[in-house]
Amino acid sequence: MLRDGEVFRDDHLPDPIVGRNRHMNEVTDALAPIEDGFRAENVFLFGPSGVGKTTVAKAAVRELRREVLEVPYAYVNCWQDHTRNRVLDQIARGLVGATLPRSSSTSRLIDLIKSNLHGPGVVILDEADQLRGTEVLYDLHEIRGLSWIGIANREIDLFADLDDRITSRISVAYRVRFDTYGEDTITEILSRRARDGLGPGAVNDDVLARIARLSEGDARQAITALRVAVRMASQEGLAAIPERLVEDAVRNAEQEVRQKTISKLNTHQRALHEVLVEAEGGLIQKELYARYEERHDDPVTLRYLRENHLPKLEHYNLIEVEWDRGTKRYSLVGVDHSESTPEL
DNA sequence: CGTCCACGGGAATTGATGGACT
DNA sequence: AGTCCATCAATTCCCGTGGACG
Repeated sequence: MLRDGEVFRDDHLPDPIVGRNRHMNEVTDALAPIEDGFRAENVFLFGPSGVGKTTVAKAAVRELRREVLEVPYAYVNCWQDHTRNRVLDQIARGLVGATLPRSSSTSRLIDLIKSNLHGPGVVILDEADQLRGTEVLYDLHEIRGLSWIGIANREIDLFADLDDRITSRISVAYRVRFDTYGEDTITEILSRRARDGLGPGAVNDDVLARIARLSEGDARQAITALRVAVRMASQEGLAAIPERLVEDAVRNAEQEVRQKTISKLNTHQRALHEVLVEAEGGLIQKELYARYEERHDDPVTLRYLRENHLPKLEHYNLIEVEWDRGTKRYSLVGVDHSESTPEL
């Protein structure tokens, strides 16, 4: 049944992309000056997860490189590389193909990029709301020819803590909002993936529409669910996905994504997660910290937890936070305490 | 009010790394 | 080879602010 598994990977970049024509046009417009050898306009993309922001950004750069060969570009995920130095390091590697020793000073990196970039270049700053400081945006502005595509969940002010006189010199010409996909668009996306990656007749439209409905506008979840459904059907020796498997597939896909996330947590985040697994109904911050501190043999301070690990768990959609008259309550996401799951 | 909980600015410390100087 | 200094990231420490509540 499965012909090409690559189609279902997270990093698969479809060609062409589905259901985001307007967004694509905005981004390609912003990049258009590069075709004449000029610096592009900066773009800012925002919207919830799983709605194609990263895909559009990457696809727009791909389009550009079809027009203008070898435009240098770099992709930076600011969740992993959120300091000024790391961002510039990534850019130096991606943009000018620099092979660097383990660490280089910030000014050295800037010089390196400047002296190796001749003409326009593009940087994708994914998860840009995770940048520690925004100083790096100023650095990028200082590099002739360089422009960026910023991506974030919410429409944030990237320049909030920059000087006004600096801000006035940096512009974001395009702000593109991504709304949640409709069911029909998700169905269309799934249909393309099925066509490209599965044997003929492996799924029918009803199955795809059903997956789309249960995935609540999140394309990533939907695609994962389809992949899980394929696997489940294959294990039963079937050549097509029966409709009865869909609900379980969607549920398993959620579980699979969650499990994968948990496996990537560090010891502090894991300790927090474990504490919350055991705590029914959630905990207030102070309690949570007290129990974390007991469980971990080298605990970090509450301050650090609050600034780093807790927001991260929240971003991974593992925990949720709720204000309750001056105190915060942390609890696990997607765990239904009201219902005990029977074995098998 | 006083207390509890939580937020967050800002300075300080620690530790790794790498380059310059001797 | 040995010492010293700069840079940077990670983490902690100190402390003032503010809301909710009794």
